[in-house]
Amino acid sequence: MKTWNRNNPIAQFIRKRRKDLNLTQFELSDTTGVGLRFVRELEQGKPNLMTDKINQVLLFFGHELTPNPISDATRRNLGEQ
Amino acid sequence: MKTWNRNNPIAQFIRKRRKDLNLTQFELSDTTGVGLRFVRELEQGKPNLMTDKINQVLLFFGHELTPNPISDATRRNLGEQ
DNA sequence: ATTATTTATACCCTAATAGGTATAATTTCA
DNA sequence: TGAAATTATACCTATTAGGGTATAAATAAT
Repeated sequence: MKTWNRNNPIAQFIRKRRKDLNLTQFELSDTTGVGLRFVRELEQGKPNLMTDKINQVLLFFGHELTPNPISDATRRNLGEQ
Repeated sequence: MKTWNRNNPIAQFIRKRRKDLNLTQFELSDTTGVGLRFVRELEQGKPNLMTDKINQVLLFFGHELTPNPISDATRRNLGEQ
């Protein structure tokens, strides 16, 4: 079972943006329409999530999931499987 | 039911990169370890997919899913729900 | 220190993804 | 042309994500 990774790009992005707006996890889940539990799994870096749920949250920040060159944080995490 | 969108950033990326390397869908599924049917759903823009499966394919191209500002193609598609 | 708020973990249930396979449509190439 | 290869669609099943909720831990505020 792949390990969770709080430092993956998606988790980091959501946590930062949410805090920038001084929102609680509950408020974010409420305004975006996803479950509170999902916001938590998202921010804590659960390995396997559904893209449209993530995009449902990202849309609130004017963002969406797209392919990008692998980040250092991810590269580091790849070794630890 | 959300409509499929062949022009979403992920589908476009995979199709282009695969063709650049002159690989068939079967070869891509075989080398990345995901199902052939998944590669097809991916390239044809199925709305809801699992992130780790997508990343399993993107890794082959040195990429991963990250949040990015919404593209025009996506913005156009948003209106059509 | 105490309380209130926020975040994290655990459990059950339903719905939907991904896989496999078979078949049809489309494209490629001799 | 016609055959082979590639891509697309359809059906069935097992696995698992996501929702809800309850509880525990951690953080913030007074």
